[in-house]
Amino acid sequence: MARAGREPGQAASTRRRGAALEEAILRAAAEVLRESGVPGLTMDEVARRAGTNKNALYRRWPNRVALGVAAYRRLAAARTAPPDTGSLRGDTLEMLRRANSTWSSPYGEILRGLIAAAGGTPELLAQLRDPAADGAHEAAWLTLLGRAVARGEAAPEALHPRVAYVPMALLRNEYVTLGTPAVADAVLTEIADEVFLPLVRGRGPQGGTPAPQAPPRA
Amino acid sequence: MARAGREPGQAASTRRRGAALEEAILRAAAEVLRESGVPGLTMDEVARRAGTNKNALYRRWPNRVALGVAAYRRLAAARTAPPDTGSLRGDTLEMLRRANSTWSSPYGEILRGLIAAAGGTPELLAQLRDPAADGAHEAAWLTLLGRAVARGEAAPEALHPRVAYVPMALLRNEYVTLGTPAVADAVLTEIADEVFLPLVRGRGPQGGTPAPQAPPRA
DNA sequence: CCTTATACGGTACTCACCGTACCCTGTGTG
DNA sequence: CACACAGGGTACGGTGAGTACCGTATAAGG
Repeated sequence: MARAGREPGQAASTRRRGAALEEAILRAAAEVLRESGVPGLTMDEVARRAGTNKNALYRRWPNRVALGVAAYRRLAAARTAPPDTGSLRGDTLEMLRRANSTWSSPYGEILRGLIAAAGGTPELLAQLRDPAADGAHEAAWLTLLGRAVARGEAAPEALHPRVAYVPMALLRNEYVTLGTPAVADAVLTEIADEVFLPLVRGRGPQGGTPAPQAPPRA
Repeated sequence: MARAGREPGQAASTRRRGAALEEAILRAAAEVLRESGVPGLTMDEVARRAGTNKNALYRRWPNRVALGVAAYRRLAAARTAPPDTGSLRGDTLEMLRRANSTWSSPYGEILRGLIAAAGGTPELLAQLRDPAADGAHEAAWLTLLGRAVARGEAAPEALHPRVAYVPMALLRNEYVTLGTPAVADAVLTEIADEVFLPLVRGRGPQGGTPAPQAPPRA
């Protein structure tokens, strides 16, 4: 089965080139990723499914991982409209739950596999980052935080990318250090209630500390 | 060169067994890790250096990654006495800088390589976690925080593992999402000044929010 | 319409490494 | 002293990355 690389409708004698062929390869690679995950993504298999050969692949991507990343980008649709539950806590938990289910889904496994396979190569990681990669954009967190500030639930100084992304960083950290199974919902609420909400709420200077900006290098 | 697996002092006819052989294997594996990193850690090479063969290896570890993890544990000494600079900010930055230099060092690269190779296997990740793995124990952060509470620099409610580990999680997140190069010092101070210190300082309830414990599931 | 550079397709091959299978031999134990 | 067992030597099967040719369809250019 699946010996044919082209659809039956296409004339078998048509030789694909350029963008058309690239499309077919990426489609095949994405299919393999979905079916067999990152370890199953072999150049031979992708070439076979695309009805071409490894030459065409290596002419476009330098190695297996690069192809995998390119293929993943078409798998990850930009599915993140920030939630609006009316409270910061609700929004936070909703975002965390979305991300958690994405990361523990097959797509999340693929993403984690690719991150691992990238082995810290900055270019590959960058390509993996933008396309809705973690199931939640940084931008979404900022708008969500912005609404909270408007409602008076959060201090204006908290409207900072580094602050906004704290919950996602903590969640990702769970996956990195603990491994595959989905993170328990209790952890999500703990991240929200013990870290994010307190952080975002009170930032009034009540402890004696040096100037928060322009640190004098301890 | 390096054809001989045993030291010249040893009688060549002595056949090592049990713990002695295991020692030799782990020593060889750690050596390979140091010289060639995780990708260079091949079973053949380790067996060659240890002056034995792959049988002895597979009799003890199920696969290459397991051996790598075991070898790493002897590389990572327990080098973390929590700093005591007198201020929470100083301690925090010191811890972050230590961790940053560990993670960007060759040892950090090995650790990151092993985490990647573990592919999310919980057991392997667990073995990687305890031995000073990230260059900073959770315990160290807790004692450091405890001192800050005693000095009045931090609110008592902040003495919580999830809170204490926030800086490390954020730092690790940088490595995971950005890749190899060392994290800039400015990022460390930002983590301290924009996130950790504000979080730990003011936790007074000043925004209107539902009960922080026992969430009613949004 | 013919020529030509280019990219496809097909195939075979090298290389490295994982993991396994034998088989012989040294060693500690009963 | 016999024997079970682990160590040592070696070879092998299998898989997948990446490379090398070589003939050929196709698009571009004269």
